[in-house]
Amino acid sequence: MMPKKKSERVTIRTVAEDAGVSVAAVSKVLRDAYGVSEALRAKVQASMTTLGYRPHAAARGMRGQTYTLGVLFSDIRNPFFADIMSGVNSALERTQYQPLLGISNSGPSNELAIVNAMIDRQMDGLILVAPRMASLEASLIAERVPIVMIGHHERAATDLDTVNNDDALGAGIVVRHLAEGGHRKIAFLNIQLELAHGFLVTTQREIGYRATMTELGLGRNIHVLYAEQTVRDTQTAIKHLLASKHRPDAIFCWTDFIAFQALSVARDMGLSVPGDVAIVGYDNTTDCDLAQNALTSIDQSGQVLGLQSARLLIERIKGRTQAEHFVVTPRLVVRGSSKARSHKGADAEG
Amino acid sequence: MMPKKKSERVTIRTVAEDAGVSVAAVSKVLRDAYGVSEALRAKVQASMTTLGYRPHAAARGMRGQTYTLGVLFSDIRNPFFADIMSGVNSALERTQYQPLLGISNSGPSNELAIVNAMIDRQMDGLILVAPRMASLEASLIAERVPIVMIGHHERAATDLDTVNNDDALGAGIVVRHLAEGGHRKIAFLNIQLELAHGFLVTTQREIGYRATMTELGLGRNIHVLYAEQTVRDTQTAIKHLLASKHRPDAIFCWTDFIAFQALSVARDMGLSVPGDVAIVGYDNTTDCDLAQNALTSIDQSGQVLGLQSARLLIERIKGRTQAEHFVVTPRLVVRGSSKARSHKGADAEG
DNA sequence: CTGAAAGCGCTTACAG
DNA sequence: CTGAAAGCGCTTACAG
Repeated sequence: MMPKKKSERVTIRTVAEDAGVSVAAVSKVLRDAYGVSEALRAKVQASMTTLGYRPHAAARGMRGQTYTLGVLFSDIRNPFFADIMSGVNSALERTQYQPLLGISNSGPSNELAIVNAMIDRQMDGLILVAPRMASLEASLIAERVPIVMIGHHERAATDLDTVNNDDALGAGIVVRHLAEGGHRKIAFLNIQLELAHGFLVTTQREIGYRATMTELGLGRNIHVLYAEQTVRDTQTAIKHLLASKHRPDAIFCWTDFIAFQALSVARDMGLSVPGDVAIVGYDNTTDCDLAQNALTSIDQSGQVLGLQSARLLIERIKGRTQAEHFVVTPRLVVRGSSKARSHKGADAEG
Repeated sequence: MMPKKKSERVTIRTVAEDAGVSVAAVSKVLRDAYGVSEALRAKVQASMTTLGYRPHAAARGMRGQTYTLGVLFSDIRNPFFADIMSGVNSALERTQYQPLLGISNSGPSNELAIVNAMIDRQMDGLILVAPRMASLEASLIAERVPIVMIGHHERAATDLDTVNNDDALGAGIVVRHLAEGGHRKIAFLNIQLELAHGFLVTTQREIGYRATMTELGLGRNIHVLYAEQTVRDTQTAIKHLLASKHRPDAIFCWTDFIAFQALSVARDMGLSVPGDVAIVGYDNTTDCDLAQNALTSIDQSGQVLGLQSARLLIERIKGRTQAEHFVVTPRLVVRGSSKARSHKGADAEG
């Protein structure tokens, strides 16, 4: 019947008493702050271990850091995010920082709500993977908390860091690969956005697609379709495209997730891939390797992106004020879904 | 050049001054506590809105709740978890609670580290989806913080709540379905675990599989394979199985994620599904619908599980001490991967 | 129904 | 190098 929670908690004060030092000294050891002798540090650490001391994050958050980093994902279904998370985790492995995820399945307004919730919880910094977020909004958030954005090409931003692969280049690589395989009528399937700004990954991919098509003399075959990020909308768009008189030779989907839908629709319609239509995705998620998908895709090294963003964020938290913009070079991974169409040659038409 | 952060923050005190009431009164409005007049509440809320007040979660956490719920996922790649999360989100939509995810890709020891990090951050309660966690460990955690476990059949637990589908029943339904389709040599592909306890989902599925096989007179065909949760291990196990002299008619995989690998291996080996071998999964994740998968699976209503666990958790936080164990009835969704083998009849052998 | 005051467990200047 | 004291923004008894 002893009173629960009554002086049960081991605090910094308990540790201080046990070690025979001041509360301030314990705090310094806890924070790895300068100005503590090795002897004192050792004593304190011994006491912490003996007593099983755990720092109270809320209390730390009142004055200093919470050692918590927020990660915002706009979508948890896309397996690409798992790669990013794995990179974040490994970057933080031996640090005091704990990453915690917020998931916003229901669009931009929800994204802001989660960001606010993270700021309310005094998180030290945020990694935002929110491809639909407006540029202005990102700046406003950056005024309140250090942030790193993945999938936002804010090259000129000074108040926040960005981590990306070169999406325009990646899209160009895809188009070139398909053209070399004899494909001419290459369509691009993009996501429907309210505001299509140049800094968005999807827009960058579209820019790369258009530029390379033109460059290869395939300008007249440029065909961009937009669909909402729902299964129904996506499948409908693909169905229309594949049923039309001017069916494309190849469909380049802005992300694997959509490309898997395209494979499904093509199969349902009795079309062979890549015989009737080649299909290429983006992200090189693990499912691309499955034989039933065998999806050609662009590897943008999600793990590297995650790792790098966590590192940059911690640098920011520790005081860096200069912005950094990290860009990874994308890499094509060819699989069955885009094998060469024919041997008629790979020279451009017109 | 005004001093940043200097009295800039709008606190409960600012609001109190603006509204002309006491700090305690504002706190009560914030917490929806009893004993405040409508007039006072209105005044305070008006001030909050005007000043753009946001509660400081760390400060709240010092004395009361943080309104933060932790969700632990052992794996972010399995799309089933997205269903759970979607349920959790909708349950918390109109509440003050914010769910934050921790991801432990690297096994049980990491799971505990994340749970500790969540407790350190004074989260009000946790939802654990950690199929490999030991029973004792769960109890120890439950002593420190309210928890709900998904995927743990701790029917007798009094200190924590559980939310599950009836895994043994689900597995039985699969076996029955395959047997009715003329399959006799039905193998079960399970995950490799250090401790296979009866409360784990995977064990429950195996129990259901064995019992139903026996019941249908197929006891001599019982064949259980174990593989680690990695692509390489899984594929190797499946390859061995499909290449053996006594190749099964059907493989029942403990989760869709593994079943997709099985489809891939079968295809690579030139086997037709379901002609040469039928394949069935568990979870009915969205990818089952893709034509290239067309995977028969068991729907255990991930969204309902998530919704229910969030509700139960909040009840616990609000004071319920009686344990609740919620069980959903699983439902078979038949697709192409398990079409009937032949018309030789569906009667049992021997 | 309303408010003044103590205190949650830390960190941060500031003295010594 | 070490420590005493103030204070972060709330909640919680306790009085009125």
